[in-house]
Amino acid sequence: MATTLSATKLCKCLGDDLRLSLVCLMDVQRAICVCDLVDALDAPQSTISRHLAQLRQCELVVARRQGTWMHYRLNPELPEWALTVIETLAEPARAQLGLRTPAPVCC
Amino acid sequence: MATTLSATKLCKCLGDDLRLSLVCLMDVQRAICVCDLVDALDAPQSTISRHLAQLRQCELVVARRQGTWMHYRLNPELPEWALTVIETLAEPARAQLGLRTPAPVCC
DNA sequence: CCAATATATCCGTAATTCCGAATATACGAA
DNA sequence: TTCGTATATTCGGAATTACGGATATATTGG
Repeated sequence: MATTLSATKLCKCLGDDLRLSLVCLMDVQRAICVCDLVDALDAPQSTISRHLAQLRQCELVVARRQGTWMHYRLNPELPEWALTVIETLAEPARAQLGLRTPAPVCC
Repeated sequence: MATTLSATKLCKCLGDDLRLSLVCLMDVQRAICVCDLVDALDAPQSTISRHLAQLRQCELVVARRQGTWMHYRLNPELPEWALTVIETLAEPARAQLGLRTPAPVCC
């Protein structure tokens, strides 16, 4: 079920306020745990988790368990072009979505 | 009804095979008319037209009537970041979507 | 005005996506 | 093992989006 990343799929992933926010937060912080994401974006935990699963499934992000916490970060093996797209979008997106870079709480 | 382009909206527009194809074709050819798009992508004309309307509505592309034909091209006033995203995606997308650059038929 | 061509819009239906409460699972500590 | 915290998954319903045939509109030429 691990589908390869295509341009269309990347855009579909980023074409949602919540998922784009998640990706932006990971682009700033090198890695961030779910609870920080939840309270940075205040959306129900199940919603955040569901979107994270989607990002994982497209291989846009990877997760690593750290005790009880899960740390998410951009997939370091992202193709060049995908990374460029993400970095290009990050700045305008942060402004448009009103993202305050949160001080990491746990970790 | 002219909503301003946001990062999310741009991605939503590009997050569909057909629309991404349309944008890619416009990125190569400076301008291209609907009939060329229709036969490059072989999808029903109404489908192409509907997607073009969507791209227009997001101000990603602009159209200019030339007699009976409509010529579409990327909106020349696209913000810097949006253009970068499109140009970054164009190459991988063309490969993934199997786009042959069509010789312009009409115009 | 009429016919032909190019394109746009309508509209009912099908498919996809999204939501969040509830529930399940994983782990560490006691 | 049991509890508490962190996170994931399930599931049914709501909302959004996509499709394409039929039809409308615009333009040119006769």
